[in-house]
Amino acid sequence: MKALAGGKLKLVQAALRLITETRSLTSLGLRELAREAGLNPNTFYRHFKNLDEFGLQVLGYIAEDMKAGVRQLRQMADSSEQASHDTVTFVYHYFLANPAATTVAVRELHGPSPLLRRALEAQLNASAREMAEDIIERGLVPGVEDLVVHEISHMTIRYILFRAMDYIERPEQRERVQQETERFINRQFRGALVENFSEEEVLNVLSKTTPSGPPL
Amino acid sequence: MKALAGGKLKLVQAALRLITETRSLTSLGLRELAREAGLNPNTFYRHFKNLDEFGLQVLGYIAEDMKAGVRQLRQMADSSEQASHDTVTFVYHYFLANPAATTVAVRELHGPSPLLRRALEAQLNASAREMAEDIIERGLVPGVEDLVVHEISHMTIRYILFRAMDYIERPEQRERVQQETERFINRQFRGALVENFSEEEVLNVLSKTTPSGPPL
DNA sequence: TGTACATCAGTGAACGCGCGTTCACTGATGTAC
DNA sequence: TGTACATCAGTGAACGCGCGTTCACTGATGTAC
Repeated sequence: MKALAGGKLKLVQAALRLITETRSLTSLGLRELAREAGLNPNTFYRHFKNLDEFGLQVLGYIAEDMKAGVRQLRQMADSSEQASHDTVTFVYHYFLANPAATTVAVRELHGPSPLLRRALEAQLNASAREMAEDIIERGLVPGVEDLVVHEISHMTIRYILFRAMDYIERPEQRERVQQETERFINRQFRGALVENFSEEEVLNVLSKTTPSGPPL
Repeated sequence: MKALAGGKLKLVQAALRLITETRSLTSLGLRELAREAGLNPNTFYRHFKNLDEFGLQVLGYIAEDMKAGVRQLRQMADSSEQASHDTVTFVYHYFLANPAATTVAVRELHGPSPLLRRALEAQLNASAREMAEDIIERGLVPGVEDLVVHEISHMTIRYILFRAMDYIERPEQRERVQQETERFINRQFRGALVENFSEEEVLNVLSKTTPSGPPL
């Protein structure tokens, strides 16, 4: 994808500036965008056929950025617990640094435009796949099938995205959101580890040993 | 809360009719609502101060309905797996029967109006609390602390709500969505059950016995 | 039971405004020969 | 190197439209005495 430039770039950046806590991508108007970008309303038509096409461009712009961010996430970690902690920390910091992009993603994933919904979904699925492949390659969760790793990654990506809004908007809850997210991930993988055993088996077997870590 | 009647009711019901796959509560206009309700635009002001107040009424109307639906969910189930299956089945069928209400909830939970966001969040928290208390009372997950049950319920309610959109919009994926949801819930509780043990402990102990159920 | 008055839901016309869109135009940059 | 032409980003004025909101009004229902 070639980089945006000129008026096109100005309009996309204007959109990100206008999207705050109370605005969504689909709610932005053509004249409003042009005003914010310092351009004549008609200039919009020089670059985009309509507002839906514009929305896709904004999504693409954000996706580029996110991919660049995630790429620097190839970090060391020797246990899955350590990896989930590091990853969650990193991801939330990224979201905090890019609130407009985050808000767009959360809003439009269930927003009114089917076009944008599908596009976002595809991007999230790609991220989930990448995450799953990384987990599998690094052998972070032995004993869990690949297919299950993919399924959990899919759920986790969405979970994190939703919580990101809380994380951004409520500074006093950031630590709590982060810890809940880590527990969420760990429980998913732990649960998958033992899901082929019946409920009684797990209880019986585990009652014979003693927990090593501190409770919750 | 006393029931709505007359023009007030007509307007609220018009909103639910107008909210489809591509519309959200916050995107509805005053004149549009009046038109759909068969009323003069000004009549709106006889009942509501502004569109935000109207939104709250719609939310209240939906909440009443949902509560009634959930109350009939006091069902029999002798294992947590059975309970989660029955509950998930019931809940998705409810959402399918009330697509407008579901869409409103999903859209506005991360929508542009902070007022509606907060109201919806409170309602979801109440539902999560109810679900958790039910699980605890019926002793469905022995070995998991009450606080953890509450936390998982909270996550589950949100997870189900998001998936409900897929469930409604994509008939061919309904079975899959339902199964994934069940696995989600079971993994959370299973994971919570063993989260006080280290990763190695779980693996070591479980490798000494054999799974009883079929794999995934 | 009747009368006077207040309240309430609803009406119709009119307002100013911002919107998306179209038109004809300009000036700069790129390209062919 | 110069010239002619095409392409492209951007402009300014004008359009019709639907919007939220206000005003003065109507007719039905409720209430006090």
